[in-house]
Amino acid sequence: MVERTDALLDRFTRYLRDRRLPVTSQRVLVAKAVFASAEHPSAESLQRALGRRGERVGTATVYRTLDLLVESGLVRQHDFGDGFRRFEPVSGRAIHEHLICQRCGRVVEFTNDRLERMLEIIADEHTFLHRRHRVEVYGLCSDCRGRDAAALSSTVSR
Amino acid sequence: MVERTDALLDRFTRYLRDRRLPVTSQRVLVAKAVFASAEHPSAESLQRALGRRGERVGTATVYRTLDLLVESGLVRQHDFGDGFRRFEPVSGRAIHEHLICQRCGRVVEFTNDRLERMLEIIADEHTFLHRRHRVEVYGLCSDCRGRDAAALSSTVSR
DNA sequence: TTGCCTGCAAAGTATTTGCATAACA
DNA sequence: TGTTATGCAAATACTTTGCAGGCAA
Repeated sequence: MVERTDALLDRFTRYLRDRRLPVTSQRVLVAKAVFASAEHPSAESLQRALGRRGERVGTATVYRTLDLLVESGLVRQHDFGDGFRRFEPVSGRAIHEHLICQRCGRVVEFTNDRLERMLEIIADEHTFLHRRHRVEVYGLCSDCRGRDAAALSSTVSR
Repeated sequence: MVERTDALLDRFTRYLRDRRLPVTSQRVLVAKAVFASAEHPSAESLQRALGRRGERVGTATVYRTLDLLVESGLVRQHDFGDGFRRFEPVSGRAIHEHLICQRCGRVVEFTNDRLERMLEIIADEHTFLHRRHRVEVYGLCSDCRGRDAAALSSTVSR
């Protein structure tokens, strides 16, 4: 976990140095916060997480650093439709997509090679150069599914 | 084209009546505008389209009507990452996904049954109840791909 | 008539930008 | 020392909300 964070941080500082950009303490802090997060944090949640540890970083800086991280390819950007962006370190893991519970907001990841290949072929068939894609499945997770079924059986109609 | 619009409008007015909601002229205007659009209009483009025809509808009403249309299931909502929502009538067509050109913004639709089925199976494997999904492939359309290749060959490096 | 709708303007939310100051290389 | 970053606050862009007056059923 920590080694993954360190490795990614290393790649980020190298990315900055390569283009003569200063490696500031704020950039390192924000990068660390994203790399260490297991969830899919928002800009605000990252800033709050830092604040809780007594590390004060301005909002604009958080956003600007996240842009850099996305540009560097070390962080993926998502929009699950809650009105704000979410971020996620690429880490060494395979490309994966998301299942999103519309009830509790839980996000579960899944990988499927056949799916990935299929999308590249589809792009090709439409003379598109495939660069990236986004697959999101919305529904109910098992917990919420059970809760809904229970609520349903306690009522006669509707 | 017009018949499709009429059929959808009919379903929308029925939807409203079913829940005792007034069928106002503004609602009909907004609904017609969405149903008749071939593209993936935004709230603002719909309002402007109406304005051009001399039909003045308030911004809030446009948004409120679009919400109703989405709720009714007659309109699909998208977020292609340009900072605003886009809308699209479901019409009678099959479910389809989108290829989005990152250069010119062109959106091409495609359908693929195998893909649709695969996503339902994946949801099931993760004990999720599949409700809907979104698949977006980002890349370059053939036109922009050609333009990029031309630009590349006219320069030696970079 | 009654309840829901409409338009306006103000508020809200996430994100971006301008600018004086501060930190990195 | 010269860039480039930072933080603050103001600006932005889309969308939502509050409210007084106006229609649909």
